[in-house]
Amino acid sequence: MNKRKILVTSALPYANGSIHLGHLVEYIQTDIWVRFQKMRGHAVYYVCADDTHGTPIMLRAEKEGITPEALITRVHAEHLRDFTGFYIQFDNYYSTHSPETRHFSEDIYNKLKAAGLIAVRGIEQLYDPVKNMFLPDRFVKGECPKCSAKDQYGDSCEVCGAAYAPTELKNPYSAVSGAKPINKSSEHYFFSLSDKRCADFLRQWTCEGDHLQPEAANKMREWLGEAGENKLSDWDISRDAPYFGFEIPGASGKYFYVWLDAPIGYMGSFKNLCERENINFDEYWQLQSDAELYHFIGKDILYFHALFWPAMLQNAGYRTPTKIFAHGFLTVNGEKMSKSRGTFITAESYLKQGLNPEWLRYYYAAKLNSTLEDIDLNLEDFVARVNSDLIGKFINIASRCAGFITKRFGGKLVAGEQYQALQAMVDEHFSSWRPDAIEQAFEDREFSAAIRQIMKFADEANEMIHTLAPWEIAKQPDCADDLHRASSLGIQLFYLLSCYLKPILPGTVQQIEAFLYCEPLTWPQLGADQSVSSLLLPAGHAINAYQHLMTRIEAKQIDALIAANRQSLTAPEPGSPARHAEKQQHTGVAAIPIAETISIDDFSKIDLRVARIVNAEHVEGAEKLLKLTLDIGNEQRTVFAGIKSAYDPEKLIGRLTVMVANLAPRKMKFGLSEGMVLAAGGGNPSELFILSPDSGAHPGMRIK
RNA sequence: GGCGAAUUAGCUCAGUGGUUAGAGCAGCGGAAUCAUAAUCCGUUGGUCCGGGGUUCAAAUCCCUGAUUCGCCA
Repeated sequence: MNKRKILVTSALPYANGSIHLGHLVEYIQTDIWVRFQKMRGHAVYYVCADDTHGTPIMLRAEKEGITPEALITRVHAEHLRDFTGFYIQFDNYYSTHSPETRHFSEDIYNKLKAAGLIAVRGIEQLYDPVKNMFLPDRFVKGECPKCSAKDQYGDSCEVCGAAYAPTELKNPYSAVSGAKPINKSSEHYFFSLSDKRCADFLRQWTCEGDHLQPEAANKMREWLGEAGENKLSDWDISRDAPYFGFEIPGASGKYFYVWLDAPIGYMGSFKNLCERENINFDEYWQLQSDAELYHFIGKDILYFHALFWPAMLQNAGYRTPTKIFAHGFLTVNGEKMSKSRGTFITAESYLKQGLNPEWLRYYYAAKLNSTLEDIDLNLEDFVARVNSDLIGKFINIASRCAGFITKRFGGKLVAGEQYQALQAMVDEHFSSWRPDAIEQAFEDREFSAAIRQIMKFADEANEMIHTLAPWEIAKQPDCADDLHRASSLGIQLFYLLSCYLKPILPGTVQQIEAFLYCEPLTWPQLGADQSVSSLLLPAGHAINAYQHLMTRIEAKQIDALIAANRQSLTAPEPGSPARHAEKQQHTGVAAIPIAETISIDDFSKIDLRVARIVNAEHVEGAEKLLKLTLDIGNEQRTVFAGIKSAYDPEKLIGRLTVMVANLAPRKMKFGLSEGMVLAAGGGNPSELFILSPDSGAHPGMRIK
């Protein structure tokens, strides 16, 4: 077989926050693919690292009273522990805060500069005069310039959806110190993406060679524009001190933006592995490399990996990726992960609650394909599917056949003529069990298709065992050969299924290897002229006694998991939901300060009433609004409420809530709104909670 | 506002113009008792998101609307 040289990466998790089930989609997807390729005998290296630089890390460390280095060292250990717990087997899990990553960052920068692709120009940004630092967009808050909503971030308004520059905010304040920011200009370094060399190269690269999935290539076409259109703008790759990162050579006080060195961390991590294991780095990264390079990423960071990254590599004289594999997001029970619902589940809590990581690996595999579609973790379905497929169908095959082999035949499978008869049966009834289709599905990252096929085989095995009914044969005194052959067949089929499932269930299959007393399973190789029976364990092979291989999930374990993660809402842990610097900057900011003190008289001006929602409906053309009809005792009010993102109107009807009854009516595009309902919310539009009075309250009661 | 993707059985999903739309799970009825980890047989269940069109033929192609999710302005 042609031995391939393959280097695989998963995106680097940000060193500010825990690994959660959303992250794991990617690492499990990558790990399955890598294990599959390794089983086939290819030379595969799987590297990753923590993404450690940037303002959020600096501020988080400061808040904890430790150095950034101490923070990233601790988080690195936590991340690696969580990954290991889920059988994610990296060849190297490193850090971007490393001499290797520094070396390649400087090297690539210098080469881009020599090529005339680095530009320097002054830009004006908001500056925190108390902290003496420039503020990233998400660290500035203020009132929305369009709708005047308070406490909005510096890039967009979560109330009206408007996008703007942080300098446009009204009454801006620093989320770090609370101070009023000032405008200050400074020199920034740019990678000249708009240069014709980059645009032309990317226009070609993104369309050819299947570098990208079709949906991703379309998206890139949109971002790139047509030839001559030049929609790309230069990329700002510098940040001013104070910043935790690498200082730019020859530019004192200027640091590489974290997103510049993050992908370079792939090279840094691999270089570190090469030094340790004496691998030739250049064979993988030089321009004419015949090795394959794959990046598994989430669809949110396609921009960085499909535009900036290949353009940087190309113009710095390195090879570009073979393919970028982007996947969708994880939802839980059909909704975004939510801390208040307890579906923001950390990897650590999953393991601590004693859930089997391979349940999740299996379920993700059963859902994953090669597209950018989101996948849903439906918790009820998770329980049903894992129990039914893994225990009921797969594990059960071994469990129901092994007893006969051990008790009646000294642990030995059939040999001699009986083995030949068994082979004949396999070729007659199981000729479809060739690896080809499953192999292709794994190669194409169509894991759900692979699992459908494997489980179809498992069904066939159970049907055959049922037909042969070894427990019936066992009752007849003179049929030992038949019994031996039937139960050996079950074990042999189980062995084949185990080979096919090994990339997904590495831990269980390791136990199975001990049970079957065989060498570590490799991927079945079958020539066109060979039959399935040539894949079986040899005649007379001895196995060990069967022991418990996997337990069922109980629904109450899931309940406990949800409860454990719901509690963490009140914990001080700021826990960042997304990985990567770009997203990280959107979180972990200071709490919204308490507003100015008011008197009881000020408060009593507000007439709050208990209201019954007698009707709720969608408003045609409105993105955020629901039209509510509220009963407040002796009258009904129409109120347009911006809660569509969090509530299904049908589920609101009949509920009691609280409204401001003396708010001046406001004419809206869709009609007159006669008051407002009260709701709690952070930034996330799906995390919005209308108030409810305690039971016994009646519509119209005043709240004071 | 513009662009794109999605919507198929109670649940999770297959199904790229060709019988009467499928699978697994769940449900229901039976069988079986090797399996502490349960299977096997049978069966109920569909407005393929709504509406319109093209075609001998549409879940599939086109138009339009709804909802959801993205990206862009």
